[in-house]
Amino acid sequence: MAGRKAAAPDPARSLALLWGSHAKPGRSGLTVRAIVDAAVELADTDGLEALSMRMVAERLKVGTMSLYTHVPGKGELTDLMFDRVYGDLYADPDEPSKQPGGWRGALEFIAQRNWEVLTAHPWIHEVPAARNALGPNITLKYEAELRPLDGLGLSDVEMDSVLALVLTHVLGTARAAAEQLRSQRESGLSDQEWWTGISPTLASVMAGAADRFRLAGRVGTSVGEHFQSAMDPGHALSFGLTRILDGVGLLIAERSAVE
Amino acid sequence: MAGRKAAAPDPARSLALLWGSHAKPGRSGLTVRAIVDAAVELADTDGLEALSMRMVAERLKVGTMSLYTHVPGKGELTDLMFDRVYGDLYADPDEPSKQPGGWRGALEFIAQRNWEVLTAHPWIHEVPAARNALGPNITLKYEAELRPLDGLGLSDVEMDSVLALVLTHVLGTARAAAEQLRSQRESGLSDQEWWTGISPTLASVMAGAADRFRLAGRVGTSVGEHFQSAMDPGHALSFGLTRILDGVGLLIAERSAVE
DNA sequence: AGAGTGTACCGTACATTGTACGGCTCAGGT
DNA sequence: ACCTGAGCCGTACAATGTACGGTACACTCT
Repeated sequence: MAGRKAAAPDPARSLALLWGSHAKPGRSGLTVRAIVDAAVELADTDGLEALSMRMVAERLKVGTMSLYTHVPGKGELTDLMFDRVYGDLYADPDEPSKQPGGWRGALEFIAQRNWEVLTAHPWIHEVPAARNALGPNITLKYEAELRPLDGLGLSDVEMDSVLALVLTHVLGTARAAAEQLRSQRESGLSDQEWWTGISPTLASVMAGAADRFRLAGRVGTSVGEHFQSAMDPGHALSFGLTRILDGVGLLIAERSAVE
Repeated sequence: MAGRKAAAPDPARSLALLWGSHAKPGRSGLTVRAIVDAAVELADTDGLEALSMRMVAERLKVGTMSLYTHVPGKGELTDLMFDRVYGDLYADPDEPSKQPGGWRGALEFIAQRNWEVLTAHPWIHEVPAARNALGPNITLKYEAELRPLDGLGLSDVEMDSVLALVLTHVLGTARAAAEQLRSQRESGLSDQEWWTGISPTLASVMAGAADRFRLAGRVGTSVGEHFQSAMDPGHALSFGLTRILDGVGLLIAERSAVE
């Protein structure tokens, strides 16, 4: 990173901002809300690392340093952005638990919703230390996602673990998808073009020791032909989720058998 | 980010570097190998974003720009670093499949090994577009991790999907763990201190609408008391892995039943 | 109405980054 | 002995986050 020390975001300051009722328009109409909105728009198109305070200020027709009267720094700003887009997932905290299909349907719904935000705002993956952004919206999201898991015989810790497992899967897969997309954008090459571009180099080196790469060659080729790419994010998401939910099902069955 | 355009790493250039046999000491003893080693050491202690070309050069007692005779840029350097630490996991490609416990034991071993690298080199999470770093070491790693999955009745695509599922879980959990650690280092507060620090603020705001945060409060508290923290990476890893392998077990049983 | 005061706003400056560019200095071949 | 090419590097530049100190406005109190 560049610039001055970039002073690690102050958790307490972020918290205050998150929970506070900041609604004081100021004399040129500048608001925390407006700043965060502008920043989110910028990040959606260009990514988090391309987001600069100068850009945000310019978009708002405001001097760069004016932002600092409303937001302590870039770190806290990204915390706010995170809370903004990520804490707005559900209309009400019972939306997931009202889905059909019981806990399984609910978790599938949750995975789907999370997937949607993550693909709409890929910069979320670059937000450091999501711990600081524990605002009201995020907490409400947590509440909503826990509800379908209540009353199944799971302990509190197990409920949290199950949820974390599903969310980690979605997050990790979305991240891989985002990186794939970014590679394509940056290089200007589609996934397929890239593959055919490096394929000869790869093949020539592998040829010397085909037995050492027996499975890697076979499976890699199969996957490439099947998805026209090195990976298919959608397939990875659903395949993984199915296995995970199957495993969770066994746990739940075990717990209710005991009782 | 700062500096000049930072010219997106050239995949072909990275590949050549990765597969090539670069071993020409030059007149001041500077080598690609030495550069990568120095960079890895730096990144291990300070993270990827604190790693600068000037730092690497200084550590090697060399002018900054001399690095550019061996490495095209920072992007390709991180690709090389990635290949270096991540492609060195197994002594030989049969190590995972020789583990006791069949495919399940092998996958547990694989997860463990990956976990170890990721916690030793947390900067791996910050390496962008791991696609470019498809070197010989990485390919060998892929081979080694596929072998225990061969001959179980799974299709090639399924083998890849299962492996990806396990690795995504490990990667995601390790990433969460790394962020937790980084937060602690940066703020100087331990996880527990942080929690007790913001707890009153949280409680006071939640108090106004306790029913809206019914489960979030209860479960969050349980988790906090059980782990003395907002999460326990080790527990998340093993809990998740157990569910995932249970789910994979069902798939494998299904496949062998058909045959 | 007039004066005073706090705060929103912002212009400038600085440290730090990646790397383009052009020059210097050697090792090795002829 | 000289030329050539490559390794090495000093300087310059554009971009970053933000510290600092100044300006100008909205509001309160008399």
